[in-house]
Formats: sequence, structure tokens, C-alpha cells
Amino acid sequence: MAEPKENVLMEKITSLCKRRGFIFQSSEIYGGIQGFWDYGPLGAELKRNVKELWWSTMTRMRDDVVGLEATIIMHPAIWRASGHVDTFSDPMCDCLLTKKRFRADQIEFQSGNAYHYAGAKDTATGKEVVEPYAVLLAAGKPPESARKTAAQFYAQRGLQTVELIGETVAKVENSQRFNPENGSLLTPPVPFNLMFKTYVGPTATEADVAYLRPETAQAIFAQFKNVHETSRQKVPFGVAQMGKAFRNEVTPRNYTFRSREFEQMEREFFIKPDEAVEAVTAAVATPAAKGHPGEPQPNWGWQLWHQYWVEERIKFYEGIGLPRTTLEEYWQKPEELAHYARACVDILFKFPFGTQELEGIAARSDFDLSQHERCSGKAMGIFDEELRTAFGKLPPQKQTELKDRYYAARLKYLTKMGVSAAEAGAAAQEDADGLAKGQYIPHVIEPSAGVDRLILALLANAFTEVTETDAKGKSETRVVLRFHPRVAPIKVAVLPLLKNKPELAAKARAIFESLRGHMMAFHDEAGSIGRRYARQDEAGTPFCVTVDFETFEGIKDGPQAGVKDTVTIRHRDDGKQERIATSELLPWLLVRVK
RNA sequence: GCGGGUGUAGCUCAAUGGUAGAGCGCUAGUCUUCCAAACUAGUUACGAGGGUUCGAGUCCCUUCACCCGCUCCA
Repeated sequence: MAEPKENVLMEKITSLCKRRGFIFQSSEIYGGIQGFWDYGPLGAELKRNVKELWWSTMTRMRDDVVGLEATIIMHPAIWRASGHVDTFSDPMCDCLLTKKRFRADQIEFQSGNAYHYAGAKDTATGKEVVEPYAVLLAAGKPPESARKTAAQFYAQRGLQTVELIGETVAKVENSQRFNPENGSLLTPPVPFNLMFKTYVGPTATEADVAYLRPETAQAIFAQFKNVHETSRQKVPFGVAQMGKAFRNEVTPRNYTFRSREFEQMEREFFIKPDEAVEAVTAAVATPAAKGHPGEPQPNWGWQLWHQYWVEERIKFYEGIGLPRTTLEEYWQKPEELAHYARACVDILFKFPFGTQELEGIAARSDFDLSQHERCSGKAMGIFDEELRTAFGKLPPQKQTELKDRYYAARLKYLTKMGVSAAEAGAAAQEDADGLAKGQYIPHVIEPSAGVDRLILALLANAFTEVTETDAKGKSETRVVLRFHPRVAPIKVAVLPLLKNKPELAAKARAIFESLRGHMMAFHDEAGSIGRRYARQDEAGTPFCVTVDFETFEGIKDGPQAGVKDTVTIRHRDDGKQERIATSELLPWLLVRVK
């Protein structure tokens, strides 16, 4: 639970973000709109850096991952196949007495006697309330307690001395219509579909309904065949995509953490089913220890690939300045997993408002491609020459064993999806025979991260207050955002020591111009030098370059005395300065910000 | 959506139903040889809409947003 102190910290971060132009409320001049946020100048740079680092790490720097940029609106059948149309809606009920909210499907089943009432009358004023109500009592409980609860209900509707009207009793078995805590009747389940609906084309009828994507991942599955055929990639390989996604959240909360429009960085990494790995390499490697398993090997099954990606993703977060101590891994328990998932790890960040998820890395079996194969009628499997050759060379009993295991897995999936026993059996047999011929539907490991929550994590992690007492004894607290140079919105600020000395100003301007093509640089000559440093600290700029008199007159003291054309570099986190030649400035900066 | 709380300048906070103010910030200028210096001038607000009242930042209603809880997830 969030302590008051932590709320104060969130308020400070929120206020800084607005003051410095990281994050603004969307549509603020019209009163704002719930669950939508804009990035200001510094926020836009920060976000761009984060996305570029992810894209570079997850695709460009890897031989085995390619990119995709799909549309936000796709064929609505995609969301039926993915399950979002059905399962993305959570029917909710409210307790009529206490207003507490329940997920309709998670209420425990109860049995007993339901006491129904048609309404109630105020014996003092004669006022009548006609509104049906009911209370469930466990068998054997005295009816008086039901009447007491009902009286409370009608009292809330403005009656003083309640006389209940039209009591009837009915036996109830396994009902989810009553509050397990007090027996009060609940409101009828109200469905919430979290997908934003829209209409494609001019007519806006039910037939034109489409949805804004609630995740970017499904496009990767839908385009799997095209990407596979055009990218010259072989399984195992991955497809990465970044982009906006939309969820009509019941309650957006915690600043930008849960927004209705947000951005995801998702990657589907397609791997062979374990049976295929075993056929080719004789045995599937088992995880030896916790931690990074090293370079990918041909004998890796889903477990090692999953572990590999968990570690790779944590390495990424560490590389952009989130220390491992600020992160947590949460391995979902078997009973928490979605029915198709074999494992799921959440990478959590310790936010000021609680430890919350940044990214989920799920081993999703072959569920998604199988679903799209079933629903679209298009084959999603791939052919693997190496597998066919290897399978043919296996001893017959090994062949049978692998086919049986693949058959069992396919049968389980098909049965779960409601395919009739006869059809499922035949289809699973076909799949098992296909495996022997080198065909299979790839399995997938899905690291799925939220950009906006990562931005928030970076801001929270970078936020530092420094209290300093000056020579006059006046103490002042200022904010330093200790961003990793790789993500910092402004990499370097170029400052003339004094504004009114033309040679300093011109030189600073020239240095700034020479840097801006390579990185986000900033030029500032207004105010005292200390004030400008402080401004940059608040923006999280890691380096300030200052042009001073020694730039022209030569270094005064020390081993380099007399050397000209140098500048000072001032470090954000400790205020220390070093002096380097202007000719070396660009390479010096580049190695630190890339 | 329900319950509780909060809305005054970019930020932090004032103003008994009677002329909306301060500090910081920001902009311009003077000055200034390294950590929010000084001086001068300027800048900007009652979340929105109704109502009560001679008069509303203040009282009432509606609405919007934010924070906390229920709920949910990237």
C-alpha cells in the first residue's frame, strides 16, 4: 500500500514533469480527459531514446529478429481469434448495500434461503419506496438478520422507520447473485469490454464494427507467414513491433502508469516445439541454473529460451539505468497462468506507489498461431528440412514417442478450444504425422513491455533531491534527474560562461552547432552559470560544456598550462569538472551517450 | 462505475460574501571569471457551467479532472 510519504514523492515527480515539460495532461485546456497523457519537449526526447534503444537492442543488433509496423485497426476477426472479444470483457456487479464492486465470474457460489422484498414503507411519514431487494441467508439462520439488512437498504433510500413490504422466501442453490460478505443482492452483471470500438466505412452499422488494437502482438501472428517468407529467417527467430495500443480501462490510475492510450514494445520470438528440438538434437537441454544461460544453442527448448529472454530483458533495463535492486522478478504460479501459457515472468519495478509490472515475458506455446490457423483457415505451420531429415533417421520407437507427445499436446489444445472429440483426434493425428515430415506450428516466447510505464520508472528512478547550504547559510533543495546518459533527453548543454563577452558567446554557439547533428544538444546563455547548471540538472542533462576565458587564453595551471581551445565538462551527478580539447569533445560525448 | 478527498499564476501557498496577493519560476535588460547572485521592468490564475445574492474564489447544484480505496493490466 502506498504510504503518504510515497504519495508526496509521486506528487513531486508529477509536478516536476509538468514544470519541465516531460508530461502534460491531454486536452488540458478543456479540462483534461481521463486516462490520456501527452509528452512535452523533454518527455518526447526521453521516450524516443527509450524506443530507439529497445528497437536497436531487440532487432538491429540481432541476427535473429526483424521488425514490423502494422496498423492499429485490423480485421475484427483477429480479436475473436485472439480471445480479446470474449475474454477481454469483465462483467462486474456492485453490492446494492455497500457499493463494493465484484468481478461477476469470481464471486463464490452460495446456497441458502433468499428473502425477497418488493419495497418498504416509512411508518412515520407514510413514504413508500418500491424497489425490489433480496438478502441471502445460509440455511438455519434466523430471518431477523435478513430483515435487518433489508431495513438498512431501504433506510439508505430515505426511510426513517422501515416497514418491509412483500416478504417472500425462496431456496437458492449455487448462486453468484449475492454478496458473500453480507448476503445483499448485487446489481445485475454489467459487461465491460476493454477494447475501443469504432466503425470502418461510412455506414456505422454492427457489420462495420472494428476495434483499436488492445495490444500490438496479434499483428505479428497475423503477419507471421509474410514475415517468415520475406525475411529469409528460419525458426528460431523473432518479430518485433512498437506502437500504440488502446484499452478502455475501467479506472486509469497512478499517473501515466495505466493509460487508455499507451505504447507497447512487443516481440514474438518463434521457436521449435520441444519435440522437434529433440528430434534434431537428440535431447532438449534443461536449465542448469538460475541466471543467464549464455548464447542460444540448437538444443534449447522453450524453457531455456524463456529463461534467456528474461535475463536479456533484465540486462536491457540495467543498461538504461534501472539497477537490478529496483527490479523484481515474479514467476507466475501455475494457477495464475492463462490456460495456454507454460510460464510467465513479470519484471516489476519498485514505483513510489508500489511494486508494479514493467514487462511480462510469457511462454505462450503454439496457441496464438494455432488460433489464427483455425480461425482464418490459413496454414500457419512451417516446413523444416532439417527436422524432416533428422526425424527420418530416428529409431522407430523414438519416432513413435515424439509423435505421441506432439499428438497429446495438439489434442489438448484442440479439445480446450471446444473442437469435438472426433475432429480433434483426427486433426491432432494429422499434426503428429506432419511433425514427422518436418512440419510444425512454431511456439512463441513473448516479451511485452509498456513504454509509458518504463518512462515513469526512469523518471522515478532518476528523481533525486539535493539539499545544499550556501556560504550565507541559506539552504536550498533542488532536483536532479539522474538519467543514464543513454536515455537523457538532452545529452549535452553548451554554455558560455558569460553572456556579454562576444567571443565566449560565439564560440559556445559554434560548438553547439557542431554537436547538434549528432545528439540532442542544448544551448543556453541566459542567467548565471550556476542557474544554468541547475536548470540542466533538473532536465537530467548528464554533461554541461562551458566555454570560459581559458578556452582563449590557454589553461592557467597544471601540467597542461598554456594549452588553448579547451572547454570544461561538468558532470551532473557530482558537479566535478574536467577540461578537454574542443576537437575531442564529440568523440568523448559519443562513447558516453550511445 | 461506486465511496472518500482535492481543484486560486508554470510551481508552492494566501485572501471575514465586498479592489484576487506573495515567494519561486519564466521573459527582457543592466551587471556578473563556474554551481538557482543582485537590480530594474514585464508575464500569468479562481477547472467548467448554472443558481442564490446589490455583490460569489468563498454558499448551493451540475459537470470535468486529479489523488486514495474497490477493480484491472503493458
